[in-house]
Amino acid sequence: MLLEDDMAVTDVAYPFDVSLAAISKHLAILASSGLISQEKRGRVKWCKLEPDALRSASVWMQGFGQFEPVNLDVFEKFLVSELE
Amino acid sequence: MLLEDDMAVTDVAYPFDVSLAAISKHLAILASSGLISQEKRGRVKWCKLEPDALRSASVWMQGFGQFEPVNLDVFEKFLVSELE
DNA sequence: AGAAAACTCAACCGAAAAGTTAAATATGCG
DNA sequence: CGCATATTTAACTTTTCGGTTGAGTTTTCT
Repeated sequence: MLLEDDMAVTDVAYPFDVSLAAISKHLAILASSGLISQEKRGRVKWCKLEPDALRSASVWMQGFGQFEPVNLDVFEKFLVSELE
Repeated sequence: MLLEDDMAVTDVAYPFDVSLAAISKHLAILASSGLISQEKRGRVKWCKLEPDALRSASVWMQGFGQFEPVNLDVFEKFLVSELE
């Protein structure tokens, strides 16, 4: 399965063997958690991944269990170097 | 609440408003997931955080949503520089 | 206008998760 | 030994989760 930039709820549901309503619910939860964003244009609701939400979790995990707090500047440089 | 290096099951349970048995079960699950380690000395079972278990999740999150896969060598260098 | 498409809502269901209490198992101590 | 401490086990109850179905809303298409 390929993750498109923007997918309708129906598109996301297509490969799964569950009802559309189930996927709709699930996506609403993801949206309320900030992991995806949803924008309704016409009758279709477009869903987009929001990787930043995971990034902050990742940063938190980096800091977890360390005595010295993570240097966020260094971390951001790392991210920038990875993303470009 | 302060996270000590080593905590007995009772210590972990103290601030929570749930039974000791519940915490004991929960800690067993964390241990089986590798998120903590438990060592029994005498009648007390000492629990210690294992941040490495979170690291692989963190790495996965870094890669999530990026077009270019994460360069793990660079990521490891980042981690080493943070940890020393 | 009327039908189809895209989604959501509400009510419901079963299974898994997470909690409780009481008893059991070790270990440490005076 | 006998009692207190630390934790686990067992049986059970409650809550949450993830799903279903069918009806309802809004938008698009002809």
